[in-house]
Amino acid sequence: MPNQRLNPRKTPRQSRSQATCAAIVEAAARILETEGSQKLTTNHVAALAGVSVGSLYQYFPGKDAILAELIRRMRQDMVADFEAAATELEGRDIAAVVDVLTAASLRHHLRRPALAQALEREEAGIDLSAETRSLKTRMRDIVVDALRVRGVDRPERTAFDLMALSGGIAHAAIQAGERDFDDLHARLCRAVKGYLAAAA
Amino acid sequence: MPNQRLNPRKTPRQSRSQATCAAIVEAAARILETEGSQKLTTNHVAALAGVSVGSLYQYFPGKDAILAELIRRMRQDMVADFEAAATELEGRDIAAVVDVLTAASLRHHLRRPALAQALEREEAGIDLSAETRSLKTRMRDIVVDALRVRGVDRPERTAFDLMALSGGIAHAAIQAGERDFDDLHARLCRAVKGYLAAAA
Amino acid sequence: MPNQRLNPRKTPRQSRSQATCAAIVEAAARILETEGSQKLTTNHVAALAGVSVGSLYQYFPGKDAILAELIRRMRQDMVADFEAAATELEGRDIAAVVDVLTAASLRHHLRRPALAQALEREEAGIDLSAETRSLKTRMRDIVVDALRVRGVDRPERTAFDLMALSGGIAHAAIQAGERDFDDLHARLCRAVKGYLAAAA
Amino acid sequence: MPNQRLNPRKTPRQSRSQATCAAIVEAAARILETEGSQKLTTNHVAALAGVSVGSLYQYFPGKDAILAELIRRMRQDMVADFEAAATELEGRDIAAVVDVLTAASLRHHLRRPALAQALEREEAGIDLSAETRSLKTRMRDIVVDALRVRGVDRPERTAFDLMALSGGIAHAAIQAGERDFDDLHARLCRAVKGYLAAAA
DNA sequence: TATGAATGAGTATTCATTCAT
DNA sequence: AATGAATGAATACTCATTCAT
Repeated sequence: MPNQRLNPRKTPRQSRSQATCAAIVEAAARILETEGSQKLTTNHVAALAGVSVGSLYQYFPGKDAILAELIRRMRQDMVADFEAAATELEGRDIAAVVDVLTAASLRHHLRRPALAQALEREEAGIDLSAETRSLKTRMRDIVVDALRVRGVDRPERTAFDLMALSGGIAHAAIQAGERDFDDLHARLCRAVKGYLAAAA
Repeated sequence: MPNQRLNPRKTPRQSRSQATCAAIVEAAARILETEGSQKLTTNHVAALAGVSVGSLYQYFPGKDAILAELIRRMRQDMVADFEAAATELEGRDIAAVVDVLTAASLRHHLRRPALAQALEREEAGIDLSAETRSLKTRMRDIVVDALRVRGVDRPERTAFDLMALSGGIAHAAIQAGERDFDDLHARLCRAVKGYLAAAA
Repeated sequence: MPNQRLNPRKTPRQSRSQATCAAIVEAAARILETEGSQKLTTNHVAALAGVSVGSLYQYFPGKDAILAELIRRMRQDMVADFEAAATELEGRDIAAVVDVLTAASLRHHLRRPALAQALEREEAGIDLSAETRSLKTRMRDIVVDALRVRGVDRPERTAFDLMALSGGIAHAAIQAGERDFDDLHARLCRAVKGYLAAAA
Repeated sequence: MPNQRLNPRKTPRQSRSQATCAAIVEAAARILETEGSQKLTTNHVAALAGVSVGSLYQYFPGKDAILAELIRRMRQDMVADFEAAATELEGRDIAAVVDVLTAASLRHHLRRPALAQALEREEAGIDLSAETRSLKTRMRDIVVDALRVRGVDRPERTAFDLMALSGGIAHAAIQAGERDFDDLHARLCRAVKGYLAAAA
């Protein structure tokens, strides 16, 4: 049974409401990025968003719901990126697939590195909404399909490993403060292609 | 200036004190493993360790110090494993190095998977003691040296990437509930060797 | 000085306004009956009444005013019932008076038992409007007069006691879930008549 | 299933703890007596008790638990009084029973009238502990037995009515500010004896 | 040294009320 | 007149830390 206290309370139609809601989410993101998750308190989020606590609770049933929303958006963006990449890749070979998908993965991690990191840490601690879980499934399926179509053996497990490798490199790079996209991308491609070659 | 409040208060010589200290640390570990970090409260740790809160504060200046000690021990164990592996590897080729070091890395993650995961999450949130930081450096150096000695190009960056790949696979595997050491080890070796082959 | 914040803001002449006002009062009544006084919030009342909070505040200066109005209406109904009974009783003997007035009292309590109970509880917590207080006085006077006219000794105190006995039986019966009007009425009459006989 | 959050957290053995616990309960009683139930907040209780909120929560899991404890004590005292009365009454006639039990009931209500009133109001709003419920049962049984032994017809229902009559008189008297025990007792006895006589 | 009672700042959350639209 | 978004004071409750015994 999905936790109702993780879904937003209302999806505001009026522009004033939308602005409030967006301000809350963005404030939460900034706090996670710059102050850490222990400073993510409802009062602090509201203050940084320039809103009253009361307003925060109009839109979110609790602190975790804001976190859940942030994660949902992150996953949603990522799925959109992956889907765009998959479409673009139709008819191209496996090397192109690796180039494009690893690029998408890295881009995602490097856009707001501290935020991506923080959200990944928090993701383990709350039970996600059904929607967010389905987004994760869809993301994996995109990779699996891209591999299967190109005749890669054991596509599920391979997809799992490729995403794990990407995540590992991205995680370590962010932690170490590396931000050179091209360099990281080259190294990540090398690892993934090496893995695929060894598997064959 | 390293945070003094992260070091244990006294290094107890008497066995009773040592036992108390160990009980506290182990209680904290068990809570992280089975109840999650939000349940890691000083009162709860003390109760599970069978001591009073007062005693806990005799040995540790605060909650984070317990966490820091847990992390220090984890890193210490890991360094010991790596050092043993490095010694054992003297005179053997790069393939053996990869086999043995990835095995050590995986073993570390799978011994108490939930704990390893939790500690990695917490590591980001507290500033570590100088000692712990030096342990992390030493671990990296062991790998760097093992690579350099065998003529691997750009040993620092390669070591960094290899550890990142290991960490990524281990992390994803634990998250997904995979516990088959041999299978994981084979896949990880494949990725690492593929990476090294591609680099050459 | 009576609390101005307990009187309705305007006595609406237009039928639409009257309907809105009635809807608010009835919504509050239903909440008290079925959800308890802690769920009696202005937002909830407004929602159940099908109006906005803003409108609610057009008609009532605050939450307590709604409660006060509910109490006033209850007392008003009761006075009307008692006055009708008193008129009907002209020329009849004391036994008839007891029969009819106890019946009126019980009917009042049993019409909406949960509501009557809740309002009696709330009555203690807010200071009533002058009008409501005068309604309570009038009710008592009706009983006092009915007794005095028929030569009952110490009519004030006797009226007080008779109403207390009625209230006690009604309260206990509702609490215990008894709803058999005739049975309760018989027992209550017995108590009251016994009291009067003993007084003589 | 009884609500665990209504039972005290620990029954303190040390005298310091006992004093703290007693201070909390007494402070809550005084607030109910003099300020009303809406002022019964945990912070306020703690402040009046001269204790920190933290201490309050050491002994009680929440606000309602304090209320529940207050009610339990009231019922406990009442049962003790009734039991003493019942013992004292052995071998005496029904008139003595009425005299003594009504006296006990009135004494209970008049000892701290505002408190008794407030607790009775609150009793409806929380689900009592099993112990408190059994106290109420026992109280009723004492009266039932006293009546049955003396050959009163339908002892259960009669006991119910007699207690309802007592409660009604006591309630109304307190509300009206009457404190003359003897006068009230005489009137209450008259009502009860009248009821019993009419029943025969 | 060990204990655990006491502390109180800090956090989540609600709800009566206002006011711009 | 009506709406409902916004407000923020008030409230329940937790938990790291201290200190008298």
